[in-house]
Amino acid sequence: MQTSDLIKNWLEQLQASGYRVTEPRRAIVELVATADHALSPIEIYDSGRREYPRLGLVTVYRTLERLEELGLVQRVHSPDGCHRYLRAFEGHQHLLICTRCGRVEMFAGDDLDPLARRVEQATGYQVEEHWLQLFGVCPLCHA
Amino acid sequence: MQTSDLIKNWLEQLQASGYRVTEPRRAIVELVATADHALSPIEIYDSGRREYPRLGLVTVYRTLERLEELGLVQRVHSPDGCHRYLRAFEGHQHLLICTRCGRVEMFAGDDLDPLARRVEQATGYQVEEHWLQLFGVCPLCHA
DNA sequence: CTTGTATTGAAAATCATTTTCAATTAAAAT
DNA sequence: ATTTTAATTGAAAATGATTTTCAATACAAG
Ligand SMILES: [Mn+2]
Ligand SMILES: [Mn+2]
Ligand SMILES: [Zn+2]
Ligand SMILES: [Zn+2]
Repeated sequence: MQTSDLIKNWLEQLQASGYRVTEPRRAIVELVATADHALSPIEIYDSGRREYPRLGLVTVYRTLERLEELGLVQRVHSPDGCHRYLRAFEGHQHLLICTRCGRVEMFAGDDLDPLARRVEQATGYQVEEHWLQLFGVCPLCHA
Repeated sequence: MQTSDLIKNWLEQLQASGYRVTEPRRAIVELVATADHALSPIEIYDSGRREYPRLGLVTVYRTLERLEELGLVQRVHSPDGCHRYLRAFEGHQHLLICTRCGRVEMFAGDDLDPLARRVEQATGYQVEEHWLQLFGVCPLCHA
């Protein structure tokens, strides 16, 4: 899908879910849908204001909340506790984050189900969710 | 090891590393070394003040920093971004956290190396670290 | 175009964490 | 035991991320 189509698609999904398509939301969606790395709310705010100067940081937070609800973006947890937001990809995916530049790659194919089942057996817990992130250095940062 | 020995051991390790053994540190170590679930700084502060009423929250943060440096406690990352602290166990361990009551279990035996190597091949990244947490409901919370 | 309501953003509030700094205290040196 | 000295402490203020409040605004339905 073209990025322009992706943007249009996200806006349609917002509308189809009963939300309104507004200028600030347009600016935020444009940024997040086309970004190649995970963005922090402040980054989105700063870049977004170039497109739509009256944008408020509160609206950034609120819009990201909506987009997360709709499964269009996913939260990236940083070791320091802050959050970044990234376009959600299809299927079951996890993240590989460059500790130098913040670039993010997705990967699939982890099969944690056997592990989860073994842990359930051992502990009596009912495992509901798992959280897996890899950290490393991207090829571009090897120089 | 008995819990009293564990406490003594931690205090000795602090001293051996050139740190002083103080009343506030004693109170914090007592709590964290014997806790059965991950504690937040505020929880440690509140409980700690019963033992040593002049305890300051700043000291809780600073002491946890020291204990983490020494490898005695480990940080637990919550979905909301806040941190809790838990006695560090031996060897390569991961966490299973009860989403209801906060109880924490450790588990070992994940073999993520094949996955990490496959992802390295696919992306060109050099994987340095992984971060795995399971979330679920503990047996006691099934009622 | 009018209307009703979702949405917005400025400002203030909240919450976790860090910094500053003068007073205190543990432990090494007398 | 007393002195000395640097590490440690905690109150208060600063910081940074996120949330709440609320009156003004703008989308989209009619
Ligand atoms: Mn997975
Ligand atoms: Mn592991
Ligand atoms: Zn990089
Ligand atoms: Zn539980």
